[in-house]
Amino acid sequence: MEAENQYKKGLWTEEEDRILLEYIRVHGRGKWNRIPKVTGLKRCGKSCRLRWLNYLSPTVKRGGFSEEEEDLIIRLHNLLGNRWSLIAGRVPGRTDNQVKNHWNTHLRKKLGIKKQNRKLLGASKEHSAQMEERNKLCSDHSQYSKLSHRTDSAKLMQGRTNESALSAGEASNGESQWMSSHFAESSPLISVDHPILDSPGFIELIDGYPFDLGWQSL
DNA sequence: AATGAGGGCAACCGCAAATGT
DNA sequence: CACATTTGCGGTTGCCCTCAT
Repeated sequence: MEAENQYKKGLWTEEEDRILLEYIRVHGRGKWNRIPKVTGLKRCGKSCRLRWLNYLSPTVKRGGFSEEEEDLIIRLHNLLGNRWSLIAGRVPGRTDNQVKNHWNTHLRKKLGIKKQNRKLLGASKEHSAQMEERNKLCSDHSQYSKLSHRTDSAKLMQGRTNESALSAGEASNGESQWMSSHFAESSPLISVDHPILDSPGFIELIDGYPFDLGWQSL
């Protein structure tokens, strides 16, 4: 195992960005741990991945959040809780880190929400009721019984291995497809015409949920 | 002008799941 | 199947900037 301290930490320089971009241009993304070996970049693979996903990727939208984006995040957070990756997947051009930061620094303040520790959140009546309802809906899915304390229903919905397909708005197989079809059956689909959400798959899933998202009021 | 507080955001950390060997 | 490695997630930290004093 190589010593951790061989890697640099802190903010990235333009030169480091250039090296990383060049590597990705030639080799594509993935195999992040190869990057320091191949390029000589003094950054661990994990750091390279993060830099690409949160900053260098051309799909990342810079600048402030629009009101529509904020509204969407608030509604998705109301439904999904702190599933930042899942929320970000439905806000085009925004990363989970951006969404998380924006929530913590702006939206929470805007909504007058105080920081709540996880024990309190877990104990809240509202949260318990939501989780109970979600668990009930998911209980007949074989994968669901395998979930650990960390791999809750939201993460299952995400279908980790199909994540990129989902965020690209494509149909995916496995768990998330099962969830989509299941909820589509259990609840009539509502046609949604939203300026930001342009892929219907997950909206249908959301509409299948027994939660009031209030899309119509948008 | 100096400096301390607070906000915003990029990046790190620890953990767990997925994948590879 | 067991173990190692890689990938991905959410929480947290710490740096930098702005603004008030």
